[in-house]
Amino acid sequence: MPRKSKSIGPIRLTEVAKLAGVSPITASRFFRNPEALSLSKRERVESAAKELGYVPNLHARALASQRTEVIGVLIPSLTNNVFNDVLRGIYDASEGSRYTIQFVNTRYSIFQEEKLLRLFQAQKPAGLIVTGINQTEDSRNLMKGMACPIVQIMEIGPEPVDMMVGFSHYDASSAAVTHLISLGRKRIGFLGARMDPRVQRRLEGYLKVMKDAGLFDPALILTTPTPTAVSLGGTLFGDLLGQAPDLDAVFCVNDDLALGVLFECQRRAIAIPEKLAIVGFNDLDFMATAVPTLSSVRTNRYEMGRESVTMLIEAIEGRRPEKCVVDLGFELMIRQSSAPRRA
Amino acid sequence: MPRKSKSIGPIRLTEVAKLAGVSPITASRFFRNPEALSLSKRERVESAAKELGYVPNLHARALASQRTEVIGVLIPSLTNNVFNDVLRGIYDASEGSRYTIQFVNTRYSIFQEEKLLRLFQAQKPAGLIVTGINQTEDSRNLMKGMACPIVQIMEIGPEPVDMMVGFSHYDASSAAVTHLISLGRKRIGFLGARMDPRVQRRLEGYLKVMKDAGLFDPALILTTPTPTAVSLGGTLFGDLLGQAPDLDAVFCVNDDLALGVLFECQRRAIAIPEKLAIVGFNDLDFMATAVPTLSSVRTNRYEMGRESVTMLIEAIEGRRPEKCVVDLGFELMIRQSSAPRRA
DNA sequence: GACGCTGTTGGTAGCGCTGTCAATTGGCCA
DNA sequence: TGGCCAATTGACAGCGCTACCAACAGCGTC
Repeated sequence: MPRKSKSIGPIRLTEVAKLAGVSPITASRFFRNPEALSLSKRERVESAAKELGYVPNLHARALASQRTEVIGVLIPSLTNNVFNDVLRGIYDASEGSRYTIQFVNTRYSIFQEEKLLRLFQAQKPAGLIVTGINQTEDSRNLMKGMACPIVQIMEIGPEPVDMMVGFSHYDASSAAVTHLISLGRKRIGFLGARMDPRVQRRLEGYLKVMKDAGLFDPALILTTPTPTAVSLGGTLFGDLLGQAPDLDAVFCVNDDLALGVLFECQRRAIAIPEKLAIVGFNDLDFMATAVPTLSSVRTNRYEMGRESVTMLIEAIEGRRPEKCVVDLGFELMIRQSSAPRRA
Repeated sequence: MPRKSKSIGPIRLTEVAKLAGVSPITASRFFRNPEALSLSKRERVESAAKELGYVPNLHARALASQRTEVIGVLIPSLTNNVFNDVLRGIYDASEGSRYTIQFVNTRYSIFQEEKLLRLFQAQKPAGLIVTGINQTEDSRNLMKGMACPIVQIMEIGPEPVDMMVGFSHYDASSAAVTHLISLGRKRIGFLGARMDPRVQRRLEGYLKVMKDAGLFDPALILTTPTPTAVSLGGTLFGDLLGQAPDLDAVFCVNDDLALGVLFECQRRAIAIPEKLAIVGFNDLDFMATAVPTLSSVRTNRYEMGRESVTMLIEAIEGRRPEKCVVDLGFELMIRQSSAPRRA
C-alpha cells in the first residue's frame, strides 16, 4: 500500500455519497448542477454533506474536469490608488459568484506580464483580466490561444484580444486641456509621473490640443518615470516653474501630483486659480475637499473592475455580451482650482 | 475510452521525461529538488522542459502531494490605504519564492472571516496570514487545527495562534496623545472612523492618557462606524467643534481624517498649530508635504507585509523563527501641525 | 405490446502528478 | 575480492474528483 490508510483527513465526496445512499457521481452532480437530481436525492445529499461538513477538493475537481473557477487578474501595480479601486470592483463583483480571483502584479513590465500569462495558461483559468492594450506580440498570441474569455481593462483601443472595458485617456486628457484653454490660459503645463502607456496617451491628448491651439511649447512639459506621489508633485512643479516661469495652468496626470502642486503653491503663495489653474486626473475623494477644491477628470475605476468581472462571468457561462468593447467614459469635474478668473 | 485522445493540450511531465530519456518520477524530482539528480540527468531534463515549454500542472501536484504552495491572506478591506501597503509588502516578499498569494477580503466581518478560513482549510494552504487578533472562538480553533503555520498581522497581543507581526496600537495612540499634552494642549479631541478593533485600541490608548492627565471629557470624542475618507474628516471635525468649541488639538485615527481636518480648518480660517494642533496616524506620503506639514504616527505597514511572508516561508520550510511575535513598533513624526506654540 | 422518448442514475477509467519503497549503481573499506 | 553504505533511479498505486457512456425507469404513442 503506497499511501497511508484511508479515511483520515477531510471528508471526501465518496463518504458523503455513502451516507446519502447514492453513487459518488450523483453526489458530485449535486454540487455542480443540483437541478439534475430528483428532489429526494437532492435532499439526501444536501443533508449528508452538511452533516459531515464536506468541502469539495478544488484541486481534484480542476484536475478531473480540466477547468477551474479562477479568474486571473494581471495588474501593474499595488502602489497606485487607481488599481486599488479597480481591484475592489473586481473582488466585489466576484463575491457571491462561484469564481475565485487570482491576482498577480506585473510591475509595469510587459515581460513580467508575458511570464505571468504563461503561468496562468498552465492553470487553465476560467477567465482573465489584463491591464491595458500594450501587450507583447507573444502575450497577445498566448491570450488568443487560451480557451477562456479575456477582458482588457483601463482603456479601450482598436483590436481587442477579446473584450474591453475602459475609456479613452486621450479624449479625457484632451477634454481637460481644452477646458483650461477655454478659461483663457495659454501657458498650460503638463506634469507626468510613471509614464505608463495610459499616461503616455494622456500626454498625446495634451499635445494634440496644445498644438491645435498654437500653444505648444516643450518647456511646458515635465515628465518622469518615477512612481507617483504627493511629494513628487511639489518637486516636479518646482522644476516646471524653473522651465516655464510664466506658467498659468497645470494639468497633472493624476490627483496625487495635483495635491502636491496645491501644497507647493500654498508654500510659494501662488494664488489658485488666479495665478495658476490646476486640473488633476481620477477624481479621488480628496479633490472635492481640498482648499480650494481641485478640478479633476473623474474616471470610473470601481465600475471598471465590476463590469469586467460581470462581462467575464457572462462570457464564461456562455452568455457572451454583444457589446465586447465597453466605454465607461469620464467626466470633467470643474471646481475652484480651474474656475474662470473673474467669476 | 472515456476521455478524448491523449497528447493534445499542454505538455505533461511524462513527455518531458520521455524526451529527456528518464522516468517521469525523475523528471518530477527535477522540479522539486534538482540537487537530488545527477548532473547529467539534471541538464537533460532541464533542456527537455525548456524545449517543450513545460509548465507543471499545479492542481495535479496539489492533489498528489496533498499540499499546495499557496499562502492565504485574509484582509478586511481593499478600500483602506493601509492594507494596500501591507498587501504590497506581502506580494513583494512572495515574489521569487515558490509561493503564490491567495488574497481574500473579510469586509471587517469576523463571520465572513470564519467562513473564508473554512474555505482555506479545505484547500490545505502552505501558510496563512490573518489580520488582527479578534477572531471568533471557532476561527481560532479552526486555525489551531490547521497543519500550516499562521501569522497574525497588524497588531500584537497575548496568546498568538501561532506567529505575530505588528505593533501596539494602544501604545502608538498613547504616545501621540502624550505628545499633544506635552505641548500644553488640554482640550484634545479624538476623531475616529470605521472603529475596527485596532481603531478601538487607539481609542483606549487615548482614554487612558487623557484620564490619567485629568483631561478626559466625553464631549471631546467623536467616532463613527462609517468607512474613512478625507471628506469625512472635515464633516466629523465640524461636528466635533459643535460638541467642544474650545478644542485645541485633535488626534485623528488616520491620515485621511487628518487631511480632512486640515482642509476644514483652512475653510474656517482656524490657524494650525496656533489654534489647533493635529496629529494623524499611519504617516502616509502626503503628511510631510501638506501645508502646514502634518504630524503623524508612522507605522511600518509595508514591512509588516514583508515580514509576515518571510516568517511564514521560514516556518513552512521548517526553519521556524525563534521570535514568534515581532513588534515592528511605530514612530511619532512631529511636524508643524503639532509644533510648540511659540517656537 | 413494441417503440421511442426524456429524465435520472451509475460504472468505468482516467485527469497529471507524487509518496512510498525497492532496485540499482558506484565508491570505499577491510 | 567481498561487503557495506550512500547516492541515484524507477515501479507502482492512487490523490479526489468528473467526463463519458450505458442503463434503467417511467411515460406516451401507435
